[in-house]
Amino acid sequence: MPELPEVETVRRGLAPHLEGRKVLGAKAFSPMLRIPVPADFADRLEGRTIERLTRRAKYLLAELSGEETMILHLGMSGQLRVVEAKGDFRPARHDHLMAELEGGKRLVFNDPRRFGLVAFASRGALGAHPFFAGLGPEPLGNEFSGPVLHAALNNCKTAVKQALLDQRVVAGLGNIYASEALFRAGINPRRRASSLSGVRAGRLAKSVKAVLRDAIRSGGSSLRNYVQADGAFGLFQHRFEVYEREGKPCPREGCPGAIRRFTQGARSTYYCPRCQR
DNA sequence: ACGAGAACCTGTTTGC
DNA sequence: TGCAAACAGGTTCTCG
Repeated sequence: MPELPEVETVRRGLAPHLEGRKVLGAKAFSPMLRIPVPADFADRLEGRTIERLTRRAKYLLAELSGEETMILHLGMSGQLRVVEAKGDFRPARHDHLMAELEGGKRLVFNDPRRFGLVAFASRGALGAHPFFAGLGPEPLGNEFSGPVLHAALNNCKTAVKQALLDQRVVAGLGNIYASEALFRAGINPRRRASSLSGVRAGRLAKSVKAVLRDAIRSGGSSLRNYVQADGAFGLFQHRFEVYEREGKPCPREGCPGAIRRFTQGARSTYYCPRCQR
């Protein structure tokens, strides 16, 4: 479900409820998500204070007192929500994790497809953790630029769309925003990644940043079950230029073409054949 | 070593 | 109407 803008929106929504709050109790209702839920999930949280909630790529990082970090990933269908604590907690369908917070709120993780995960790691060693060791640059940071993207794409024999989904090239893009960024940059998703000129790679890097910023400003994209931390829907799906717009007119002023869809690496890609070369 | 494709799991939509 | 197939925002493993 969630790509970088959705995870960042969830982070911003959760942070005021979590940061500085102590976890009074916790419970796991499922032994298995994408990886096993740590058997000591509750013990690792209970009594800890969530000092900061940060994000790396599509991972949420709850930095706990005691130098531990709880790592959360929402997979395709995961939701994290803060709800009022009243009465005993009765898990709804697909509620897998719950943390009871100081101040009368609960944090609930729900994930029908169970592609999400929870894990713990010591804060100092996060960069070396298998989840993070191979990740490329954060696209919204200064470390991601035209030249950096150009160099990374140069090593890819795949189509540029596939390369954008490779988290080693740039961290946090997913299927929606890869298509959207390529449209903004006027680049054909089938084009071999290593064939992009420096100028066009620069244009693409700018488009990636712009589309992610715009999406965050809209609270992310709600297609199926993504919601913000308070349950509100994102709005960026109304601004898609190509994604899920097969057969619709190309949004570029004066372009008579229509958006096409095809399959790349078992994922749908959307583009305008006239505008994207 | 790299890239393509399958696999993980459940729910919803589409097509016969 | 009913059932099967296709498809969905991600990541990782296997195979060639």
